[in-house]
Amino acid sequence: MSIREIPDIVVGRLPVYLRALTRMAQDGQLITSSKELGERLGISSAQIRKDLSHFGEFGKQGTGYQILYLVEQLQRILHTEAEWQVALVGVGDLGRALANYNGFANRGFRITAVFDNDPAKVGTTIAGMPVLDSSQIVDEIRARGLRIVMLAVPAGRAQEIANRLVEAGVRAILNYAPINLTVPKEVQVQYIDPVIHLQRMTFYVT
Amino acid sequence: MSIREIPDIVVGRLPVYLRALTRMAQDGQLITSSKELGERLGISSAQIRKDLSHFGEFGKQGTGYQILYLVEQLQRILHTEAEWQVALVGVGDLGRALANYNGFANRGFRITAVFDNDPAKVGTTIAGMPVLDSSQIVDEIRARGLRIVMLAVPAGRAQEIANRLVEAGVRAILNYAPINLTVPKEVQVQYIDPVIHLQRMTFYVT
DNA sequence: TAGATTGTTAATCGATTAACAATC
DNA sequence: TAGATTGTTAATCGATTAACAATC
Repeated sequence: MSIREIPDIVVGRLPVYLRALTRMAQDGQLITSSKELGERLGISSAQIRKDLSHFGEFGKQGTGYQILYLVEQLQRILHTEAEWQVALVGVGDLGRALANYNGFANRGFRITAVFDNDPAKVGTTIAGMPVLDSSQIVDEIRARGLRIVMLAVPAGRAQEIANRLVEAGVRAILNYAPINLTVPKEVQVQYIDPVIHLQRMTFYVT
Repeated sequence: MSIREIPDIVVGRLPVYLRALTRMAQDGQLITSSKELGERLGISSAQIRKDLSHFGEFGKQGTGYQILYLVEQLQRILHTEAEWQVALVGVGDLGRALANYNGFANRGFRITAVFDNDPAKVGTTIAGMPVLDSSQIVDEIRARGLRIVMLAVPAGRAQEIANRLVEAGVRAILNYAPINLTVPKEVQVQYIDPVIHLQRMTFYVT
């Protein structure tokens, strides 16, 4: 297999596979098959095998996949064997919840810097970290070499801050503000907006 | 246009169009084109016109789309003209942030019931609502006729609660627990897991 | 061996896009 | 009228699936 372009849609499924496999491992399961994993995820077994085949051969005919081995391989493929340090901008209710969320650590991420522009919050401590002033975003992110940021500020401020994150060399932004960001194409953006998901569902609910 | 099946992927883009159009309207803009909207969203103009064509004709040649009219139509299509009452299960940090989030109201949703199984939380007030005991989920949701639930409980409890939500007649679950739920096919499920999005991005970040 | 399951090929299916007549 | 943009068709592109040889 040569240096082939991996479809985005395939990349998008890998973390879902990883999450399900990790859970199986936690439950003490050692081996699974594309059939079993597919049934659990509502995906065809052929699709799982095809997706994995973009990256190598990880299974054994007649047997299936060693879960721990496949987990390792997916972590390597997704670049999450080592822990990423992540900055958080915006310490409202949501930002606070993210800072305190303990589900990041064992999946490859750790929030190590938090920013807010509210003078009443700057200098206080959240999840053991001092809240830094948003004016220091560029300097601090550069100094710490951070590449990934979670953005939990109001919609009206998101684009302006995104611009500064790009300036600081950030490569990936997880945007919780309900607004589309414009960034250079080498910067990854993912969106989390619960209303989008709710509206997707209400289409089908009468 | 007859009773044709609308592709899921099309339905998934409509809320994104709606969000962008709503923002344009807030900015005082009256008219837009598929070209302008597409550029803002990073989508081709042809795709936007094709998507909308599943539901009717909303534009005018040479001119484009009346933003307010298109917003109304999308709200109608997505079934969000009237406000949906939503239940929230799980009042940890995240649940609390959701209960206090003021971005739901003007987009068609309102949390009107909150549940938790922690005796220390039951009976307290969150965002003006009493925290109800999780043991009452089925009865309360049935009594109030709720159809949509946000699930913000630990992964280990999510499937069990989902089962009870299904029993209570819930039709749509927005699941924040990092685990795949198994539900009957007539029940909609959407997932929000920040780590999935982060891992999708780190694939591209070296 | 018999049964199970992989990785891969080719066929099918579905989504996106280019192009353009219609028309504002 | 000239320019712009829609809605739609047909072509292209890409993703999913069925099927099966290989083999554990």
